[in-house]
Amino acid sequence: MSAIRLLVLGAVRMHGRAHGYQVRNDLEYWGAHEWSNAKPGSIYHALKQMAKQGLLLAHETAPSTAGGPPRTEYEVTEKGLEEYRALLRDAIRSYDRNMDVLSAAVGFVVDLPREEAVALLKERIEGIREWREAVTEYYTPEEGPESLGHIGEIMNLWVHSADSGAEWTRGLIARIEGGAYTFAGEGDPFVGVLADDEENPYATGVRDPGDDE
Amino acid sequence: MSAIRLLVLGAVRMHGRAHGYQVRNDLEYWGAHEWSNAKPGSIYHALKQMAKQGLLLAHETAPSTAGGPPRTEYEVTEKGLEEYRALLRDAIRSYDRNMDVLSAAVGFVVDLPREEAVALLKERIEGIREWREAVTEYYTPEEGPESLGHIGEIMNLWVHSADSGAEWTRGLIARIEGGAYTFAGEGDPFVGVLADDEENPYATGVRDPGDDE
DNA sequence: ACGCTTGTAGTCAAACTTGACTAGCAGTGC
DNA sequence: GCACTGCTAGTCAAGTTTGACTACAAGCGT
Repeated sequence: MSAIRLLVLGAVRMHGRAHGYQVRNDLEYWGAHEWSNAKPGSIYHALKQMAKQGLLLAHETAPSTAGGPPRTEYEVTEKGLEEYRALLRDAIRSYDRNMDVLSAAVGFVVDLPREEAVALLKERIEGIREWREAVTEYYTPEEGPESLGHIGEIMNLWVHSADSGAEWTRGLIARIEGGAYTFAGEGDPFVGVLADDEENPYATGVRDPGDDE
Repeated sequence: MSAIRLLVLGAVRMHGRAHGYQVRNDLEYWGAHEWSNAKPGSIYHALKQMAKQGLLLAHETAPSTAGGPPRTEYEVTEKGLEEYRALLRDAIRSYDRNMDVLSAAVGFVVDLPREEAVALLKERIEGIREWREAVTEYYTPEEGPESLGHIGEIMNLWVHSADSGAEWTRGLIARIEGGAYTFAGEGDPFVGVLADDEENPYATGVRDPGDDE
């Protein structure tokens, strides 16, 4: 699964109530366009789809305050909240070799209690270990690794990246166990969305216009 | 872009002429289902689409020799060959943080001359370096990295994985420069597809039937 | 006063992906 | 001899993603 649902649910939830354009702006603020398929079309589609599935509640509101077509505001329902937590846990726990889901989950990890976050990350490491073992065993032919020729490089790539993923995960666990960040139930949560009138300090993915390149 | 077109073009090309099921089998033989979205539906879709676009030539052949519906055989056209090479070069050269494309390209890299492969891989490293620089500069706020909170971990993840990707690439370059593998114009190419009657030694992703688990 | 660009908010068709399904033939057990 | 399973080969509907497009208002320059 892609990360889009998790991202959108998380963004709407942080606002309490948000319209598509706000979500779009948050995702851009988070840099999500750099590491996930968070394009306008996908975002609006996800909002509509999840509204249809009862994960979000849609409020058709008046024509927008500042030009453009009328906008719809969304709110996360109880069911949506459950889905959000399920997606979040799953994204952290399971190694699926697509980092967009993990990236999104890292952005929301502080919504979980600290111990649970650590436990899920440890599950992740175990998953990576199992995957690595299965793959290396499976693609190690009897006639020695040379018989695979350059094809062995593909496995090499994946194993390399799995190892690197495990290492990063261990680092994160260490930082969390060392007391970094503020998790659920530990006081003022980190505010990660832009207020209604706030401007995005990180512009539009490109630097200032009129720049070189 | 996904890796499917490159994979399918490459598979058909290796056979000279192949029907969908053969391609499907090759991709499975290569383990592509483990690291890409190579599902039957996608494969058949890609074949049809590329035939429509003139990259493949479709031959409607007689009902299959061994049961099942009639099958269509495909051949890579001149245009398809160009597209194949373009996709291949692009996949090796550009760092797009989705490893399926790179994995596929690694499987076909020996279709290029050795020097070109090395040159493209060096371009890749340079691309990673640039990307890394842009990202670290872009997401380093003036108030110090702490102001990002746990969000900084996302960047950390990506930088970690970019570094690991660069390291793997350097390793591959070294092996290639050291004379490993057989590249274009260096003699008998590595045969990476299953012959018509050959069985896949790597079964169906699961071990022998009747096995435990 | 006029056109031009920028920002807001979202739609849409076309392409792609997914997972379940169809349908014929071959062997196997009983 | 016939029900069952597995293999061959592929289709299909539903869902998702993409990239280009629309439409409106406000500001800006000349």
